[in-house]
Amino acid sequence: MGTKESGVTATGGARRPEKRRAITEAATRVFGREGFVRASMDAIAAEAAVSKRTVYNHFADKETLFLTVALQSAAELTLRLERLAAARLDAAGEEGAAVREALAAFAAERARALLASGEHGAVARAIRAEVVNIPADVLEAWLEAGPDAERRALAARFAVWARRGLLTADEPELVAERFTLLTYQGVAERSFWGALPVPEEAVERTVAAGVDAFWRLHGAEAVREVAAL
Amino acid sequence: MGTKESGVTATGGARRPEKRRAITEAATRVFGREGFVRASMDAIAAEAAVSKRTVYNHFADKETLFLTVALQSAAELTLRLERLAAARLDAAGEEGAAVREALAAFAAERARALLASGEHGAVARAIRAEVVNIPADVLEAWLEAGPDAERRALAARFAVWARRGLLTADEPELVAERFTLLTYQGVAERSFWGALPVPEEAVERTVAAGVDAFWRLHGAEAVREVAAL
DNA sequence: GTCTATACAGGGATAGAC
DNA sequence: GTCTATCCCTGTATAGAC
Repeated sequence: MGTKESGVTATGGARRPEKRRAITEAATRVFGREGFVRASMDAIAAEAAVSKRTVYNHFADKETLFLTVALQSAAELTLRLERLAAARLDAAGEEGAAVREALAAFAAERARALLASGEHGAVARAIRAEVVNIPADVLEAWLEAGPDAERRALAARFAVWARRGLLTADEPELVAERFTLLTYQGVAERSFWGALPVPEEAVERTVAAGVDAFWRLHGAEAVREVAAL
Repeated sequence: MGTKESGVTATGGARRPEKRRAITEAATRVFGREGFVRASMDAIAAEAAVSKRTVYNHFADKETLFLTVALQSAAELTLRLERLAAARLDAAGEEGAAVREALAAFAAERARALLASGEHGAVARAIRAEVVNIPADVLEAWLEAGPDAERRALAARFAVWARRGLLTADEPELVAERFTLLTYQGVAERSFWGALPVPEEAVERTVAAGVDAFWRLHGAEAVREVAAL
């Protein structure tokens, strides 16, 4: 993958948009199941119910298809998590109350989303597996569309809350990353990014402990302590 | 990989131990560089300066070789980190002072070890990539020899320190996991488990912030606060 | 009797031709 | 949409060498 100049976005003017969608959706499933190397273009074409020639008409080669799918999957997952964050966090921020409970609910749903939607987690795992073979600019774009975007969205909310005295977040990006570490990364690691099941009870315990630690570090009580100095 | 009964330990009585070592060392490098699927037995034999037939005399097939190498690599990394922990942490525990500084030094060196020894990190990445194809018992053994062993070793030290009032650790395993999350996982994630370089300055900042958060949660001051209630 | 060297059978893969 | 050229991989088999 490393040699060519990664024309991921410039995939030419494809003909039938619905065929293109069928291909990317099938490729998402197959790459997710098998990883990049094991996945075959035959299997993708079959899963899309499309001729292999059609696949090559829409995407120059296997690598281009994979990287396209990876970017798309990251963007979709980010969008879904953004909706989750909006639903769980923004209302609480307005009311100024129950922020801790809102964070706990969001964290739990986020962790469950990883375990439930095997699709996106599997593609993310495939990206991580191939990371040394991915052109730097594409990897950059993937991070930008996925993890970085999620962190920024969280950081923006934390910054607003900090201004309202709902928590401490002098460096919102760092605080957002810390929230993710404490409430998400443990589950992600234990499940190998959604590949293996994790008992619901373990998820709840991990998330609760993470939110608890986060709140002790950055919660409203900490605000009061700092203010009391 | 999933179908057969994973005879990883029962690799038959091979003849020349030095050949076996040459093969496992070469396989560690090749599997680390290429991952399981891309790595070829020809390349491993060449890298070991050994005939391909000899490789198959020592290891039944590619899968057995890979899993053997993965377990070995995990055990070696655990041993190295154990030495690091003994050197950095045990002395501080005895003296009862500068525990925070010892933790900071240990965390920094651990993160640097991941980035420096590409070998073990790369094999761990290959395991994570293949996790869905690895027999459950072998994965269990890998966790046992690697991450779980590391966490237990840390937890044991934390438990001792907690008894001496040097930190709070009602649940040592959870506290050990939290220490790893806060001071290690961020670097691991950002570097894709050692695949990509991370600026030394970023490592230092991340580790320092992580140790700071950990100490606020579990450090001696927290002990005093709890005692003061 | 283990190791080297090499060749080969069988299966799949990509990517392009018809 | 099928067919195929070309390549590579695993695992085995067949030689001979220390």
